[in-house]
Amino acid sequence: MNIGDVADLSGLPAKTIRYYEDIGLVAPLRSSNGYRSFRQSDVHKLAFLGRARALGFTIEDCRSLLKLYADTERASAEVKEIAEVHLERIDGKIAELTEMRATLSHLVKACAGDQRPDCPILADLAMENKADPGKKASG
Amino acid sequence: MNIGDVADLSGLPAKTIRYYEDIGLVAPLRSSNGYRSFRQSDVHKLAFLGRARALGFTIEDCRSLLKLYADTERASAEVKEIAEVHLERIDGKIAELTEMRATLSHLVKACAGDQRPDCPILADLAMENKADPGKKASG
DNA sequence: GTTGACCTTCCAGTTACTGGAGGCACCATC
DNA sequence: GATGGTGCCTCCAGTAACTGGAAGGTCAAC
Repeated sequence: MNIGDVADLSGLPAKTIRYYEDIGLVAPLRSSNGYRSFRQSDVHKLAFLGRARALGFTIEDCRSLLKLYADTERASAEVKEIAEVHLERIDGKIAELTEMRATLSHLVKACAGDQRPDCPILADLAMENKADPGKKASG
Repeated sequence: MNIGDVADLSGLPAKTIRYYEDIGLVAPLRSSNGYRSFRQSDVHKLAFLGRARALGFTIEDCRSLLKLYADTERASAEVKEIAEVHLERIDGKIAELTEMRATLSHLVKACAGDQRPDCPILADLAMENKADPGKKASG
């Protein structure tokens, strides 16, 4: 199979598939004309990668997961460990974003959003209410 | 003030401050010895940047926000627009992460995490339950 | 034999920094 | 005036995971 077909099947852009070959995640064969020639197993791998990436796993996670997948002697504990670390990463990000969201939505609500220059958003960013912008807030 | 003092005051690493000068967000003076010489207004600007970045605004957002902040004729609507777009970006990310989290935590719970090779996480990524890995799921 | 789709490689750009090398500047001390 | 330590300078490279584009080869159809 050529890269275009594999792109259609796996849902990954051809560019991405080439990149994955570059970094050693897949190793398709080559036809005599120089075209990459993908086997079913390559397509399977790429689909696996697509789903792992969709779950937010890093490329290095994906590399480890592929290795574990290939190893029928693996302990599921190793897979679970990777997933748990990733889950915590996600939780961290969600927490961070949720905090940002809270502050930001508060500010957006407070802003009139009209033609006047007065703006609580800018005021907050500039800490205009703060007398001494160099010390930590006391509250 | 030298860059080290400003770094302490603003909470930004010196490296980041230099980078911000590079991309034109601040323009400190120079002393005769070539050192950057920061005024109070520069420090204020950098603290502004630090807070905007902490809220997740992109550098380009920050550039716009600084410009609006400097413009006393601004309409708060412009500021609000930037903030609202950013808020939607955040909501999008939270939604995405929340979905990932749901799937992932489901899989993690299903995985024994012991010495045996059987692993629902890998099974899911490989879509082993799927007879035809090339079509969309029917359910 | 030429069009057009598809494939190739290679290089550069994206975001927002961060690390490090190599080298002055400054201050204190001997 | 030499030395040591810290701080500052510039410039280059690397990060994560692609993505876009240029320049050019291949293939099937007409």
